[in-house]
Amino acid sequence: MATIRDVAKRAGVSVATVSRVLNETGYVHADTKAAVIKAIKELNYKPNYVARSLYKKSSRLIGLILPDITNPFFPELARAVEDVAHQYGYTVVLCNSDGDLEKEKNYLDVLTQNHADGLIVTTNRQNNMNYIDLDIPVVALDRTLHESIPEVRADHYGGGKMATELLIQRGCTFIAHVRGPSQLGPADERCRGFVNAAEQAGIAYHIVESQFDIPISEQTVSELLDTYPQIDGIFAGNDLIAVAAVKVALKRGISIPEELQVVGFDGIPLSACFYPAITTIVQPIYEMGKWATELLIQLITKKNIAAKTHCFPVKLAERETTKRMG
Amino acid sequence: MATIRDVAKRAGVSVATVSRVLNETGYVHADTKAAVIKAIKELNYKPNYVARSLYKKSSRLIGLILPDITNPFFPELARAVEDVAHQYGYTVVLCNSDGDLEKEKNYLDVLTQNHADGLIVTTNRQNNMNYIDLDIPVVALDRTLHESIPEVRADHYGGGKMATELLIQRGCTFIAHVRGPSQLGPADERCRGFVNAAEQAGIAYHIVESQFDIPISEQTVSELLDTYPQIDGIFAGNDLIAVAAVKVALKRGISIPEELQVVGFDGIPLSACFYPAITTIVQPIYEMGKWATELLIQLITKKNIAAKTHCFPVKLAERETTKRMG
DNA sequence: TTGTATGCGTTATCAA
DNA sequence: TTGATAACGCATACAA
Repeated sequence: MATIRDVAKRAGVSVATVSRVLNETGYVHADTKAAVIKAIKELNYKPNYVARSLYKKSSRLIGLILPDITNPFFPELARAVEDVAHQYGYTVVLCNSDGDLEKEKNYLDVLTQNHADGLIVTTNRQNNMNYIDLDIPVVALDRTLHESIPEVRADHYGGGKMATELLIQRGCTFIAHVRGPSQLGPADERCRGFVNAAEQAGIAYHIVESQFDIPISEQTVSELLDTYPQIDGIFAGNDLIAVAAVKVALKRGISIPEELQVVGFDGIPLSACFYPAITTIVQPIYEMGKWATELLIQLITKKNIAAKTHCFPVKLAERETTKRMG
Repeated sequence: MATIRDVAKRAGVSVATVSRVLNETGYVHADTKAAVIKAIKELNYKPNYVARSLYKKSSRLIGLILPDITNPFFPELARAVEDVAHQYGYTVVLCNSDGDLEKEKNYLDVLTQNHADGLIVTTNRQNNMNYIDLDIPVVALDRTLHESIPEVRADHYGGGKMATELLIQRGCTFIAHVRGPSQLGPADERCRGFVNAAEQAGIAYHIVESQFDIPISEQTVSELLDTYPQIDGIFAGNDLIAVAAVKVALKRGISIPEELQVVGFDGIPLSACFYPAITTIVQPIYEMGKWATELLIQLITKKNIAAKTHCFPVKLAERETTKRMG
């Protein structure tokens, strides 16, 4: 590996001059510049980012902390983050925290000690003290970390309402919400949206709690349908729960959407390729990841900007688990 | 941020001594050691990994280059790589190359300039010169890069045979293989396995090429069934193609598995949660990622070990798109 | 317009 | 058993 010193020697100049042409800082004569560039080419010189980081106290590394890349919600988010980061010359470090505070703390240390320039966090715990006073910018994605930390999120409440209203409008008479885990912000808000819409319409409803997991939700839905066979509409807390609901119904010979209508949430790829394709409330996942990363990079570069929380609208994707009208 | 110098000052020793207790290298008196540790605690000192990397010319960074984390095959692989890396104190940099050689080269530069210690590559091109002579170890995952680069892969040929033999054994009389793109090693081998098994059984068969993509494959399968309505068994090049095949058949009112049996490949989560659940040839994805990472770390630490290619056996997961016997 | 010298925070060599 | 000090490769004051 050639160093800046090798280049300087070969070009017959000092390292300072080489550095100047490298960073386009300060004056340098056209001829010397050409000589330096020639030497760089000949030696195939590439600056050592580690040395640069040491001096600059900035590594152009961004940490992406998420619970589990294996969860189908996250790959698209990760892709967006990585795309934007790379575009701005940043590099993404992948961290699967499993929502484990200890593990998170550990990643945080590694990231800090590597002088990461910023963090995008999608974690499960609220009021997570790990992230305040961190002296690098942090953006919370799809989660609330702390009031001091800007968030990029979707309108879960509005989405919950929208889903519920669709079920009602499509003629359901007894609707259920199989909600995600309590204490998870988005699950709570979706539930609130459901309740609000149901109350407002004066429709009979029931709520049951599950996990964002297909097998567990199959069990939950199964019990739900045993207890309330009159249910003709389900708003699932997310697409995984929706898939579980559809499978359970189909296995019981309940026809979808004729006898039971189902609406999911998230708009993960699975929802579209499932058969029947699942009607769902789509979050603009890629856009959210993109926005979060752009915001983070702004925070990194011009520390003075006001970091504002941003809420994305959601969109209904009507597919085959609800009745098509008209 | 406290530095080693601050610690030294506070403990009343030299930086060399602090370094010694930090790295447990060289002798240091129990009392001084205690004093140093006390100072470290008090200052909440954390070593600066960037400085360490500069001196050691090793950053404990591992690059993971894959086409697209959004492709459902990769999250589990990425998870495995990250788990193992983290366990050994390495940090994973995520790179989506889209199979674009230019982009890959770019990532490679960034990684190299950051002194990454090794690379795990899952790319599409064979004989990719980007990776030879790279002076850091590289492991190819699920792909062949170059004869000089160790691979971790699954037995695609055997799996193709296995899938085909299952269809035959389950009573199919005219089978088709909707294969993945030619020039993609695994797709070729699965196809060879198909041909071999079909020839050996003397069964009527047909092969058509598609992409590892659901919408495109729906089109392909649709045309296939138009042309050869007598097909009663399909070996899909991967699970995405299998999903497409099942959907097309179901939409046409062809019952599965009674009239048409389908076998996929890969064992991605989607295959199991689809309804009907898809019979498939399961690759041990997590295990492969784990093995590749452990191999890479061995290559990083003891450069002298012989880097050997490793082929994992695949396993049949019989589910609902083939006829259950007895 | 260019060069010298210093520091970024470590580790490791050599003396003491 | 410990301490001074020279690297690691780069960027930047400051001089020239």
